[in-house]
Amino acid sequence: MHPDGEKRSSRRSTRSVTLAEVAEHAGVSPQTVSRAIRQPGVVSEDTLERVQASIRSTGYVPNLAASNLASNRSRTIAVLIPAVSASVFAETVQGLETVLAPHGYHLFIGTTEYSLQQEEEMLRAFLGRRPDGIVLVGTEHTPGAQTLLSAARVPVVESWELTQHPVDSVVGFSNYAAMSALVEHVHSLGYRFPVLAGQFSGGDVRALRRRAAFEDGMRRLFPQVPVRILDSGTAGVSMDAGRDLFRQARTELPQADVIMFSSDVFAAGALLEALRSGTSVPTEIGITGFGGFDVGRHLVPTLTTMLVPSRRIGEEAGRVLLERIESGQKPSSSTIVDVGHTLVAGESTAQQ
Amino acid sequence: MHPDGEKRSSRRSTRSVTLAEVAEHAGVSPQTVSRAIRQPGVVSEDTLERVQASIRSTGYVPNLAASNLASNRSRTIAVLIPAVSASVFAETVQGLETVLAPHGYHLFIGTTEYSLQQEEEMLRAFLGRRPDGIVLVGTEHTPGAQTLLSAARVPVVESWELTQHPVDSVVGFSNYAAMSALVEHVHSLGYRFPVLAGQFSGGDVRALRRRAAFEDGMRRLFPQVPVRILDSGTAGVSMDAGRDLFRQARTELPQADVIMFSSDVFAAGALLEALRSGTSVPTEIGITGFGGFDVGRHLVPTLTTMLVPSRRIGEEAGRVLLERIESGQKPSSSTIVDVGHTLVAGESTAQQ
DNA sequence: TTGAAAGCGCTAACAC
DNA sequence: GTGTTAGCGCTTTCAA
Repeated sequence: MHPDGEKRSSRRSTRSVTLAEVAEHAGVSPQTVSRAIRQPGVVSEDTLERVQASIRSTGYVPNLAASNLASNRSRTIAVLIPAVSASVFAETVQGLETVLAPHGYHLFIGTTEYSLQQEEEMLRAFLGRRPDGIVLVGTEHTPGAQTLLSAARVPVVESWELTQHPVDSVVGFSNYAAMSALVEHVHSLGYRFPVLAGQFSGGDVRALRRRAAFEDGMRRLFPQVPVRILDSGTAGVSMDAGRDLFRQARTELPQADVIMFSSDVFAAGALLEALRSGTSVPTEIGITGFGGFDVGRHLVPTLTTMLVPSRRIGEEAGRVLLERIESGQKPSSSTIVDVGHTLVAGESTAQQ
Repeated sequence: MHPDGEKRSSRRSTRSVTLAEVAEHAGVSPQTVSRAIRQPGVVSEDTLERVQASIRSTGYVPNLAASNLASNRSRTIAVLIPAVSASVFAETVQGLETVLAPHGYHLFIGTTEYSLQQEEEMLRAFLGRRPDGIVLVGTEHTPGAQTLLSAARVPVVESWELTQHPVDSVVGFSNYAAMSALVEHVHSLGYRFPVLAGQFSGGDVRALRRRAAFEDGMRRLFPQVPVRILDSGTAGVSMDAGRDLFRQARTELPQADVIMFSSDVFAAGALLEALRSGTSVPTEIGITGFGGFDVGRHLVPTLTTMLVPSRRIGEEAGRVLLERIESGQKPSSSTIVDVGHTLVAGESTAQQ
């Protein structure tokens, strides 16, 4: 049937259809098939139809690794997040995908478990895929990672924090400003002894920023009050840990009239622990969270918290990437997008 | 310095270091560098050190696209899930990553939004990356997807459901059996009029299995009782929708003494709606969930539910893939892993 | 509008 | 243990 069908090399271990085979089938050159796929407008209607028919009948699926190698574009975005299952980051990933998938970009997801060292390692591994863009959480990275990022020569978007000097671009909000606003809110409600509870030794840099904001806010607005912070250690961010923190705060710091948690997950656990133990919120003690865990809105009482637009962070990051990739990715000016934060005054705090 | 440094083609648009450059730097052949990286044991210690030094000083990062093309292995796994932000699937992804990342496999994540049509499209797009394995949620796929899957000639793991005739392998549990067990539990508690509430028109095939189990269970155990089902339509799986379903059930089906929700998210919303509206659970009405949303454990009352090991599904799927990939992926026998399900008798139901 | 030639950066196969 | 040769399947460049 096909005269030179046997000249196939023995190296080919897959039996997948190649561009050349489609070309042969359609009676055109490989080049024409390639064009028919990528720039259908530039091929004559006649040829186009013939090629498309051949693609269908052969079941051709383009090999993107070959395309990548030849064109030096992978249509791939590397995404490094602390954890997939931490819900808030999952929202960001969803936002990224929503924006990028329609443009043919696929997402490589890697998790760093809040470790900068692991971030560097994953980054190194991912760079081998030659991604067209990189999304990171946070603005702090190891020196090694910094070097890798500049050497990669692709758009980089840092997220979930803000800085005046991003590696390239940054999409996020100021954890410091957000927490400051929350402290001010608590102050304006007339609370007299706020304490902070959360996880500050697990490597989460953004939690440390919030803690700094708490400390500064205390010194500024509650100068007479000692700054008290409860650290859950490395137990992880869970509702269980939140319940423990709540009990600990009630026992060790009975003077406190409001407990500010570094995360909504902790706060939700605390609120339910209060409910279970018969502690009335906000009458006996006030509770605030941080982050916008959906459950907070539904709890009884509803949770006072700082809402973070996690999904929008992903969407904006996707847009910034697209723009920089399409525009020939000049690393001239860095884009800084502040997605802001929203105070939600729930029922878990009240005017004193 | 380097005699033939100028023979570089103009096509090279990246300035990234290549294997050949490392080889030149180290004074060995490219092949030796390749071996030093992939099979360090087979290279002499002397050479190995020299090569490693060159890699470091040049900042070489292997181009995996080229490697993929030459070796016909991408060290890539395609993962298609209904949604990233639906938490349960995020756990599965985390499980996959935990098992696969240490072996050098990276994950491509795509979301289908519970649409089989979109699953097929994403699958087609992902196959261009020539993944070494594919993970899908569910055992139902479009005919087109089925064709693509067999043509791909790589291990495929379906998940979150069980079937005797998987495309290749399957890791999951029987949604039907799990829901049946829950109906039996409710029956054994002495409830007289269970109703089912959830979303059954959003394309979630597994929810339909659970509904079928409910219907069959009702006919078997509650033959006198009409089978009543509340469908939230296409509102999406949210706590808000759960609250609506709860109110609707109380109004339209006052005879019901237990509401069985198709998902823990709905049930959690319902439980909090009950709390807010002063309806006592389980005294006035019983509530059950499905899935193992972590919040259920902490609610007051705690939620009666069917726990699904979502993370373990990912881990097992990862193991099955690894085994099949390493073993030369003979599609001879299909592996079927039942991860089971666990009934959690919470406080939201009680002996009648 | 189409085709021919060359090469992207790596690895398989085979020699030495 | 190391090097040479010949591709993997595609796109770029240039010519027709």
